Amino acid sequence: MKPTLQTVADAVGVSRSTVSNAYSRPDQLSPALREKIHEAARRLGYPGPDPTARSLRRGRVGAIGVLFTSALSYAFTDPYAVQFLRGIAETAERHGSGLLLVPLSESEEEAGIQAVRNAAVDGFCVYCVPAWHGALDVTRSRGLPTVAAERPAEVGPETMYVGIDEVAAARTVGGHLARLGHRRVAVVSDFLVAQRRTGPVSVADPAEIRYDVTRERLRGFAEGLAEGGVGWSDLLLCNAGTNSRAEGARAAEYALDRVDRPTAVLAVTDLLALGVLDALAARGLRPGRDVSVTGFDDIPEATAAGLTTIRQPAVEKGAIAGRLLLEPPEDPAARQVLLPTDLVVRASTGPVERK
Amino acid sequence: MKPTLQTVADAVGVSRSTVSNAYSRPDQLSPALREKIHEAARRLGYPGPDPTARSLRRGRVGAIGVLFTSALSYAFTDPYAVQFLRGIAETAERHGSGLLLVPLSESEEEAGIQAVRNAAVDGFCVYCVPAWHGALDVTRSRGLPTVAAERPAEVGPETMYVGIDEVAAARTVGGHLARLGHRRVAVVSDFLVAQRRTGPVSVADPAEIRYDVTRERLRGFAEGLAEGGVGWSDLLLCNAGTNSRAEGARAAEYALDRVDRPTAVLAVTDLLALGVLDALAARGLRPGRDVSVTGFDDIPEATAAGLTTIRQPAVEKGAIAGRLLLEPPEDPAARQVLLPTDLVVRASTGPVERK
DNA sequence: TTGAAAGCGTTACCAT
DNA sequence: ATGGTAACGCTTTCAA
Repeated sequence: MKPTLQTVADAVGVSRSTVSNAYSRPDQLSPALREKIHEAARRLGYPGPDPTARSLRRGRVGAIGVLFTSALSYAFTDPYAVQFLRGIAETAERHGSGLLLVPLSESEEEAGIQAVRNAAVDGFCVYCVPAWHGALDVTRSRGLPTVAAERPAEVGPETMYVGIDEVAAARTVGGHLARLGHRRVAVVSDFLVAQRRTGPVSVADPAEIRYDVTRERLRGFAEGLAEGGVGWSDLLLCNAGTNSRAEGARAAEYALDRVDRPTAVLAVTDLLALGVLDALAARGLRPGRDVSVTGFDDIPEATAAGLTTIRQPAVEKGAIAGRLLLEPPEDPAARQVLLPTDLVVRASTGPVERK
Repeated sequence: MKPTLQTVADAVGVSRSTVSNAYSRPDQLSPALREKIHEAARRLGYPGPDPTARSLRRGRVGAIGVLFTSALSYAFTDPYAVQFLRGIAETAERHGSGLLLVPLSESEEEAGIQAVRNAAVDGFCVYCVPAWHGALDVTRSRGLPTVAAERPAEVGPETMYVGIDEVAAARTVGGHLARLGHRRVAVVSDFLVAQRRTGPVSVADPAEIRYDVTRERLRGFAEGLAEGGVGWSDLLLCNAGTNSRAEGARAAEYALDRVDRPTAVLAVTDLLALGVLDALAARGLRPGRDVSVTGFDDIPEATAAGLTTIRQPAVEKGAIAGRLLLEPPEDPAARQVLLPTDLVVRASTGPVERK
């Protein structure tokens, strides 16, 4: 029989409350008694209050749930995701909280939803989960504090998020390329269409794109490029099945192998952009000379690759998400955080070569 | 007031048990009633049984805890760790269990220990936590099934672990280099000394190394190299502050910039070895010709880098760890698993150039 | 400083 | 097929 609070209380000859206090509010009893209790606990092999029972009573668990799409396997392949997670882990660590990973596989949506239902956590962080995912209904109905890792399309006064101004950031990319003279432009992005296939797609209007971040970034690209007279319908859209380097390369092929090859390829993430650079290399094309390439996020690898990109503070973003959950600010306005971004120009972009 | 089982029961006019059954044992009641209950739950905004209360009652939480050293920040940057995590996640997922990451910060040990105390889990997986960490006392006293991700120094009949024969594997690396004629040899490793600093260190005897895995691997390196007459004291030891590519490069500098530059550098992980290769590249040295380099783990990146290394089945290791926790074998012997390893020889090692 | 009593929201068991 | 009752192990008033 496993020892409980009661066991210890009986052994010492005090009440449960006193033993409980010995653990949770040491200042509430005499040092002598406290020591006596701890000694008895050691002797009896009592490991301290049961976490589950304590959580039930206190109404606090000491863990936060992180929701992300895709298998865990892929979750960590994106350095940006890793950095974000690291930020949130650091905050959790300071609070003595754990991180409950909740993968939402696409193939088994119901399993993911169940996982969210059963998650014993004090709050949720929603990382890159499309707005239409059923799991979000559950997080809502559970009524726990929830923070999104990007600005949601619909923001109520209660909504917590930490994000960036996607449109504005993307606009600087578009503008940069427009000023360099680029007029034939391709975009490599995941989530352009509902299906997870890699290849060229046509989208009549950015508003049709369901996934928030993708939509906003593409909007921004278009707005910036408009400076050079490039319209939405001029863009060559290449969908990537997943946000991965390999699919970035595959998607880019459709643009690079055309006779009227684009002079610039805008990727919606750095990971995809690295793939685009791979595709360039495979064709002997020089980034920034033959074809300009841009990314988004500024992951560590971007520096070595000389990738022009948008820098956003990923670790800090995670840290803030954690803080929003663990130390919610009084002021509602402070619960909606927009982080600054910078356009980092490196060698992967350059002026269009005059013929 | 948040709705509970009772709320729903009252609304429908049935007992709590029935509502509970509607969720946990749907076959125990008529489809009609079940639907009626679910409908009422939806209407009242009842999110389903409270996970904490359910855990308390059932005596099972549905989550396993993974203990990480402060490296959590770094944990995700090591592809080997990611693969291991993936393996354990796959098993957990099959069992409908979650993965609770418990970060153990080095700076705030007490916070980590608290986190372990409070972790609502059914078992622990201890990943790369040094044997002297206080959190391990807690896992022990909690009496939950615990599996180590490597063979611990002290193994009782109860101890569960899944590891490899570190010494034997490392010995094959040492022997390989010895036979290639290498006599001036450096080792790049983390945890050689207690402090987290990067640079050359001296360690009188491998037994002094406190961190198990490091100690065993170095022992193996030395045993293998002894074939060529290289003794422990001949080794040039370079400590890396963290297990990361960057620190691997920094640590290697101390070896590569010497006048009597070593002809071989043995790294204790692939991540460090990639760093060593970076340092070589920065100096225009050719791996396998000017300097031989070896790693350990065989992460995916090792292939492209042409790194000679020890392959160990990382995903499988994680999967087995998960299985040990979630479906403990009857036979105690089966709870201690040693996985096979292979020496994978690639281009980063070669014979010493004759002068 | 210590103790008694009242739950926290479930589920398991045994009746009906 | 459904309901009543008793835990699960703890914390938290409140009173002594």
